[in-house]
Amino acid sequence: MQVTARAEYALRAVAELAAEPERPLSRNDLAEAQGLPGKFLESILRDLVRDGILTSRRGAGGGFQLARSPGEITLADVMRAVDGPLAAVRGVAPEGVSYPGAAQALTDVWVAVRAAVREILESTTVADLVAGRLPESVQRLISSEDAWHRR
Amino acid sequence: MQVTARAEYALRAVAELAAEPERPLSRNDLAEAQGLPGKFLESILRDLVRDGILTSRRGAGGGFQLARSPGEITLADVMRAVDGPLAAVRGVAPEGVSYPGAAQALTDVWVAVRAAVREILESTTVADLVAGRLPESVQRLISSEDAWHRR
DNA sequence: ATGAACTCTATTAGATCAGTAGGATTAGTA
DNA sequence: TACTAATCCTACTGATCTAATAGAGTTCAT
Repeated sequence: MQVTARAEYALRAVAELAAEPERPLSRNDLAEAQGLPGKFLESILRDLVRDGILTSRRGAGGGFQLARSPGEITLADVMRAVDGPLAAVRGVAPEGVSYPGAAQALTDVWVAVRAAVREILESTTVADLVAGRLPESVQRLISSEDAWHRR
Repeated sequence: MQVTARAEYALRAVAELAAEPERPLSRNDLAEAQGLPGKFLESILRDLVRDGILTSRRGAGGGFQLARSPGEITLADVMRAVDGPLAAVRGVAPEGVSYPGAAQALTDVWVAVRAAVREILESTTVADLVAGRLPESVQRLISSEDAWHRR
């Protein structure tokens, strides 16, 4: 259950774009604002354009902008654009795996894990992220003290 | 958010051991019962012994057994034994990352994701798994029809 | 003694991850 | 028209991880 650098960088760039909706921001603007490696970020931005999360304009004064309003882009949309499906078991979707004998119920566990992750990442929009006001159900998860403690 | 083969194989082996508590099962018994590669499983079993999830006995008639009762081993215990921490961002624990500017609240999102995953994997025991009776909170997550549908 | 079984070290082929290099193309501006 | 800013595209690299195998050593019951 590792979050990749691609996913993280994508979300940081998108947050920055949501905070500056007036003008396009260039790859370098974004890289500097968030301290990200420019060329690597570039390939991430292209994924986001391909998936219709961003629009781009070439040439002088060009750059990237959100294709929809920040309230209509979920964190799941962004992560799937750069990394593919949110959750998988050995590369296969949870409902696609099955087990013999004693381990049969394991499929249900994987489905539950994916559902839990979806609940967070599909209910939280980029607008929520930049406003720092996460949905009620997400707030509840982080309000417990030991959500912040390493196990 | 990929579940590795190690984690999956570990849980399948542990489930099998919980279903046959009387006698030790050998690496080959387990590999055959679940259709897993024997030598690879071996290194996974050693991780589980090292972390005190299993006990082992060498020699003829030896094999592996659960070190505690199945109701006292959570799925999280097993997964952490073979893969390390359940959730991380670029290899760092969620509470250890921080972001400038517009992306500040991203830390909260990662903490929420980890908390959600923990809630499932720490509340479900190996006994629940083999009985096919997952905790109430986990059942709720998979009862929705579209938890089973690819997005 | 024999053989069944775990323990341990090493190795490997392939994939993925994070990141870089460099040129081609597009577009605004002087 | 030239210049420059910017995206687009292809290719490549080094490091790490993943899944798996090989083979020798050790323990123990019979």
